[in-house]
Amino acid sequence: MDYTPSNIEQKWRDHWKAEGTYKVSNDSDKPKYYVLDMFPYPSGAGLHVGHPLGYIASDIYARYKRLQGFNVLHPMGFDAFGLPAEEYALQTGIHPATSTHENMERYREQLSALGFSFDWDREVYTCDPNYYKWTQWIFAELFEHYYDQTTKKALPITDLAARFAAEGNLKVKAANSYKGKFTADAWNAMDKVTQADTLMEYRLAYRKIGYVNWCEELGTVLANDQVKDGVSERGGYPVVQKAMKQWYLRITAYADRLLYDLDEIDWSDSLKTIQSNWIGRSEGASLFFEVDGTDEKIEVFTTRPDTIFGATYMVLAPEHDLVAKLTTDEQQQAVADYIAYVKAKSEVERQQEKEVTGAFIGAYAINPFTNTRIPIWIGEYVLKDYGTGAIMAVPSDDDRDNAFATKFGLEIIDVVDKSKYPGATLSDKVGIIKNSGFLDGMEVPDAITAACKKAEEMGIGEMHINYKLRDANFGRQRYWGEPFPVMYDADGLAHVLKVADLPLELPKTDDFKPAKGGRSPLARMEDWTNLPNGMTRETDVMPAVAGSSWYFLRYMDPNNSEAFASQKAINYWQDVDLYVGGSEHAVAHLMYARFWHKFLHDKGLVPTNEPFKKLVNQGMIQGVIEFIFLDKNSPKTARRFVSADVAEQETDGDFAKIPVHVDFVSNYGSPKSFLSKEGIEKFIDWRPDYKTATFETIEGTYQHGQAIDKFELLTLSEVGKMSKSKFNVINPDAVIDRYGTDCFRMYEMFLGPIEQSKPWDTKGIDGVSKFLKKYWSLFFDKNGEWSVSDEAPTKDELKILHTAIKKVSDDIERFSFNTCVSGFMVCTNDLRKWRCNKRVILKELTILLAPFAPHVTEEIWKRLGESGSVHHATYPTFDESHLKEDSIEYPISINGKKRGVAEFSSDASRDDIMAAAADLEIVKKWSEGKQIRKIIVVPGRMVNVVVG
RNA sequence: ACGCUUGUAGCCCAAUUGGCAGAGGCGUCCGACUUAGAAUCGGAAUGUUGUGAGUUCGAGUCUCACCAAGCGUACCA
Repeated sequence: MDYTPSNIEQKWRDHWKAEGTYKVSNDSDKPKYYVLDMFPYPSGAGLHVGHPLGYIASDIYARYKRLQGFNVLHPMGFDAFGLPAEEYALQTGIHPATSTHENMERYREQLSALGFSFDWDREVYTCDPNYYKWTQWIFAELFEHYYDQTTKKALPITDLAARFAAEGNLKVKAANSYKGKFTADAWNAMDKVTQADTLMEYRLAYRKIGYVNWCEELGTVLANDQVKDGVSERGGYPVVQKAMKQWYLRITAYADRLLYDLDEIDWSDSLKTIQSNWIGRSEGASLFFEVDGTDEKIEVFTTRPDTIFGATYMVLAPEHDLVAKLTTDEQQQAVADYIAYVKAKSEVERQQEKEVTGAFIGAYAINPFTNTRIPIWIGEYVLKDYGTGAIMAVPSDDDRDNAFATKFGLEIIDVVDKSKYPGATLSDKVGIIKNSGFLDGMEVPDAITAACKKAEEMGIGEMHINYKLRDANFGRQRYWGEPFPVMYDADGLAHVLKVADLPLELPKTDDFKPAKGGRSPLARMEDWTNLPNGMTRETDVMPAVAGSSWYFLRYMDPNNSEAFASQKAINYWQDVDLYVGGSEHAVAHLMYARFWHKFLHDKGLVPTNEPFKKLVNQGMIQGVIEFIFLDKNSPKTARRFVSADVAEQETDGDFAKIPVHVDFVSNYGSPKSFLSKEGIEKFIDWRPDYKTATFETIEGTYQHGQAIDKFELLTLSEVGKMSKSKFNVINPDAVIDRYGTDCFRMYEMFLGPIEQSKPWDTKGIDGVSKFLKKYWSLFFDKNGEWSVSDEAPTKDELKILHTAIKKVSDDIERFSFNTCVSGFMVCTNDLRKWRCNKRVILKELTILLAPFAPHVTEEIWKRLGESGSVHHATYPTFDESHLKEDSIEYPISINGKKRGVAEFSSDASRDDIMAAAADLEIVKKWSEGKQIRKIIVVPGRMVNVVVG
């Protein structure tokens, strides 16, 4: 009987679903294991062959752990809020809820066709009110807490208010954005609004003025990637930076813990590096400079307080609060012009700008160490959100300051002698200080310490640790997201909803366009916004990262209406043992999830400090983009396309690379890919504009309808992201139809190491398909009749099996799934050589293979007459004794070069072999006339004799 | 510009603590079966491990420099 996947795969999937084979209980005596995939955004395009890579790997691991006797939580859900559904709604009028639910249904179908062992009863999706009730609740809790830097944990904001009333904020060490100091009396004398505004600067969820990309013509706020070259991608209208009051999360409070706790978790070094770079901790000093002739002080952050004698001017970010206050009358116009120039640029554009720009504001500061007057400038190279938004500029020892000073003719004083350190760059922070009064002659690190100490004595500064990490904007002026559980009273003070009033459901509307003034569409819904008690609702919604910051906890207890998850469930499942997902989430999602988890941990609601113990980033499966060349100078009515080789020859030609749908291309992905005559006809059908075009190769020219035998227009193949816009999306359905799900799963694993990105190609899939057929044929005789023997296995057969058990188990443990597949191939090839059909052997092999090929193994399991599911069987135990050989052949090297071999008993000790080695013929021959200086023996491996 | 990752046969890739460079697959070639092809089975070939140095008895593996590709970050004071 032949192996026919279509006859068995759907049957078993239906069976598993009916039997609840993959249902997971929270009540179990077994040890727990939690395997999590990053849940997908259900996009309208559906799954392509790249998506399942990580899911297959995690499914194999989950099944492996289950067979080993763990109670495995392996859920799936959807990250269902987000911009694309809303954009789609704007174009088509289809409500985001409708399209999202349709897309989720399609995803569920596609995912189940891949045979995953998800417990779908635990599905969560972020746009479900029963889910986002708790997203809103966590936000409200963040609002109700501040971060205490003494105990290093979040505490209730009411405690802080009580402390302010008792002792002011002088002794309070807490994460905040409040600059001032006040006593208890001063606090108690404040009015209600001032007190509330002050507390706001301490809350973990808080409101402040932030900047957004505002497009007046479109009447909307745009994301950074919707802005190209300072204008909106759609329409090409101007985009400016607009200040708006928005919600922020104080993630910076957790910066230190987010950085240092990376040591606790098993993530790749590259991922840890990305996170730690993002957090960007830097040690330095915070220093105050007085502004000449005023009471104002400018605070700067510097990592080089040792160079302060070389600080010849200051630069403020154009948005700095003091700019308006300090600008002199003469400079008003110049400053206003410059700010207008800066504002007209998007954040992205501003960062790409290489030209040095700035303006003098007319005021002077006093360098506290030299007591000289130094001019104050504004310049866009100083960022409003980093440090204090102001710098002391030391043109001698900072490249950017140097460029600025050179352009505007500002003074440069050389303060570090680097002659002792040839080749050192400025970032090396080395040299001997000069021209710097009491610091002269010191090495840089000593001078940094000395300068800090002096600043502290003078009361003008102190040691300070600064982070690149910023409190990210948590508000979106959009529709398709979680509404904030926030109301404002008549004084404009924010109040969060109590848990009993949650969820605050997203109101239904068909009008998704943003409202006036850059506010969200919700602002237009006055019935919803204005409450009977006179309060008004917040109309922004949360970003997509909100719902994904805690979903892994919800899977533990997905239907709980009393809490985000019961303490019993959380204490049982603890944390995620293995998390698999793409590296595109290396920063935002993983940082926020860790932050929220730590906050919940501080509140005693989760037992672990980190949510994801081990993390594996799967690589991306790329697509090949196929291009043909369009002669830009050809007339619109007779477009001229040329093949890749013609375009290469015509070096003076002006060609546009036009991507063509990969379905039209022959030899897709190979260097000799081409469009045949049929391919060109398909292309013309697809792009009717080109009906009159000519297609030219070195050998001839083709035009639509022309009678020609053979025509090959070479295409250019480039590896790139698989994307709808590149017309290179490969859907798994066709592959599965042809080869079956088990084959597809194993082939994706076989492509290469899981963490590596690689282009999709089906060249090798026949090899995997052949393997499955061979595995199947082990159970059948020449005539295709079922034939399994109950005889005892031979020593050789046991050796083959146990080699495979060891190989596959070890490789699963280190996530090397590609080598597992080859291990299976070796095993079946070897068993076939012995014509092995022993039940004992084949049954164990079947269990071993079950995580990879769940359908065919289940079918065989049934045919073997076993009860229950193979996926609940017991994993085979490895027995070393089956691998043992009587003797081992050792390579004999002389001076590191292999010169022969010799056989030794596998029991022989290092000393035995060393003693015997000197007498070997080969050794005698090569050491003739020389002395044996050393014999190196690695038992079981090799012998090396050093002569000379 | 910096950081991280990768570079092994025509191609995809193995080689886990430094120990005989090759497990597996694709492709190629030869043979068997066959009228023929497909499928299947048996067999074979292929190397300066990106380049150059260093450490070592021994380097694909460790160190340094360089080259190439991929990813990430990017005026971070």
